[in-house]
Amino acid sequence: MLSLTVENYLKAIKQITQKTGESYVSPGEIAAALNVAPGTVTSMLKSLADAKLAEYKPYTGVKLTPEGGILAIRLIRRHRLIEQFLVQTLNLSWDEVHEEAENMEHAMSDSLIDRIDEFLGHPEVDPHGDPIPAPDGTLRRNLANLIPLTNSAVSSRIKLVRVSNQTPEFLRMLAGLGMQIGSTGNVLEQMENESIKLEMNGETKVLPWTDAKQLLIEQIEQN
Amino acid sequence: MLSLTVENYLKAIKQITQKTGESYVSPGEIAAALNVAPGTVTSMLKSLADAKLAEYKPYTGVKLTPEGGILAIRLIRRHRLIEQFLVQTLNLSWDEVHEEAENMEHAMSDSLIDRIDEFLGHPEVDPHGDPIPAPDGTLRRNLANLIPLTNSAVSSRIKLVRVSNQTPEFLRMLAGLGMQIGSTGNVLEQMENESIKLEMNGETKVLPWTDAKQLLIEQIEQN
DNA sequence: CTTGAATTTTTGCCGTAATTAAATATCTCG
DNA sequence: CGAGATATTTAATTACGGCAAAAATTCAAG
Repeated sequence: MLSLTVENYLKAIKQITQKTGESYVSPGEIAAALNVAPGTVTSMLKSLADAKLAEYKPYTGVKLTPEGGILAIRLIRRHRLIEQFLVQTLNLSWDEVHEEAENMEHAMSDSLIDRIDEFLGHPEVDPHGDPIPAPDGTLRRNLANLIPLTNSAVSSRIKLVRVSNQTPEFLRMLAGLGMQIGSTGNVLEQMENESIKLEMNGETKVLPWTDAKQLLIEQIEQN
Repeated sequence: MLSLTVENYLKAIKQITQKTGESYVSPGEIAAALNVAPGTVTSMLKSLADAKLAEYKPYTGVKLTPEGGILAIRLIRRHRLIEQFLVQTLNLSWDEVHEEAENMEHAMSDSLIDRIDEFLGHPEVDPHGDPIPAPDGTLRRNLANLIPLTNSAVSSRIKLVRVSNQTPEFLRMLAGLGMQIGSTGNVLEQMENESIKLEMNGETKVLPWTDAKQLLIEQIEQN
């Protein structure tokens, strides 16, 4: 059984890898992600290497072994399933679930997680549009061809599929604008003040580019 | 924030107090309940006392302070609400929920627990018939006048209200007999081989006294 | 009332995971 | 290329929660 701490390191390493695309993750990034001092990370990386969960090259960084990678994916799966479960059954909002899931993901058995997955009907994505891996780690849905809202052509019809910035404040702001995963609309105008104007749910909204960049969308065919 | 370990000590002390009725709990009982060495308990009791969560008298035992007692009750509340939630939403069986709840009870926020309570419609008891305390610690239902099945008169009509022995094996055995909380039946005969014969769901069942003693029932009026 | 058994406490130790501070390595830029 | 900035590693320390074994205390007989 892995300690909670080890689980958090594995997950952090995996998530940084996915975000940056680099194969090695630096100790500094991990320290920032987990909010611990750099020295702490170094010693943990040695432990992970000893446990064959990661490959550690001093002054280069760390890379998960296949085994470590699988464990990390399982945690991400747990996390996202729990988020989805909390939203669907208890009606938590998408800005509340991350924090709860962060704790719960370490406290539920594999079989309970599978039961939740089944109860939810094997959902493809979590409340933020992040894909939920299958038990074997494969993704159930390919979200690779999404583009940020900033890159979408004026007057194209779009659907909000995923939100990158998942801070509670940002998510609440979106909810305040009536935007949620699956919302559709039209891009009206790329404004000169670094904003984008769009129509959604019959309302006109203006978003600064910095925000719009966090919204991953799909162009949908005009019908 | 209390550590998981401290929470487990508080809960164990509370539960032993409730079971034995004694005001002081001995280190030995705690050590047995938590499966740790006696010396470990002594040092933790000192910590609890330092934190004003318990009163500790060497060679006598420990008693929770009002503050410690409230925290312990809250944990019991969490535990039972989670059990009930798992049974109601995910259809876990009553022999599976204890273990899951044991871990989850430390990993959910107060607000999430309250949400579950509300979602469940403020249930009075958990899947084993144990009462669920309200947020302020008061019981929503008085279960004091229950009697063990062994004490019930022959030919009285009874309802199963609570099960004391909550080991998975015992609970599965009961389920195998078709018995659950709320099942009603009739006591047919106190048999000479230290067993009790009863009718439940139209079937006749024979239970050894040792088992029957674990079933807390309510006499119900013949109608 | 004393002695042996059981229980509890004390002591000394271990492992994990964190910290800070100092030493060292690497990177970047003029 | 070398110097300063940045990042990483090392080392010493702390807190927590555990163990085993020795010492102390209490309890139960006889």
